[in-house]
Amino acid sequence: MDYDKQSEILKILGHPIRLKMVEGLMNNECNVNKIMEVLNIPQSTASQHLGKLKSAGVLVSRKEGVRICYKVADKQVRDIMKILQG
Amino acid sequence: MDYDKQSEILKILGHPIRLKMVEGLMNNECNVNKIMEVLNIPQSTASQHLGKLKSAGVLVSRKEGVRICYKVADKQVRDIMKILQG
DNA sequence: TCCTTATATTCAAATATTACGATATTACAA
DNA sequence: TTGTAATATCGTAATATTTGAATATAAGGA
Repeated sequence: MDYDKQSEILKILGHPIRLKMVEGLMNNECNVNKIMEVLNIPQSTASQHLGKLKSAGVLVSRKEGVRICYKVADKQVRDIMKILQG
Repeated sequence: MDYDKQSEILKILGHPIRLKMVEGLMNNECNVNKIMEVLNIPQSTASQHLGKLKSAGVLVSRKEGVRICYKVADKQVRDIMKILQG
């Protein structure tokens, strides 16, 4: 196991806002504005958390005009989320 | 899902030393001295990481004379580890 | 008792993370 | 163009985490 890499992913998931984001993006694609509204957090906060998740490879993004749509990319993360959901 | 609780567990697992500890304690019970030797880290560092894992409910400990033996307690954590191991 | 071993706790410095306002960038529409 | 909406990035203060030496505690043996 690559401990540095795997622990990095767990650490990134280990924040309540990011965990909510990832759960919400498991089945739906969603743009930043919607995400910040749903989670009721400032735009820069939303953007930064999404940025971290993307850097870690958890999410991927797609441009759609002005909007940026995020969704879960990582199979392993998907499996972990299923476990957390019970 | 309890986001605070679940993200807390992921955060605790999200450290390379702690991830190594948990993996090593999946199948074997082990005392602190052995753990610090195997991981080649100072005693206080080992003890603190083990303390965090125990506080989070990831590990349980058992007294055996002077020794304290740790092992993985949490079923969910066990499942997550299996995913990480591929 | 005194010594030794095993473990936990305390403390402080170094480092990392988080939050969010302010500012920059980008795309599109008027 | 100019304006506006969507997103990213910057700056930075507040907070949290990590590390390891020093110290405390606890158990067993001589």
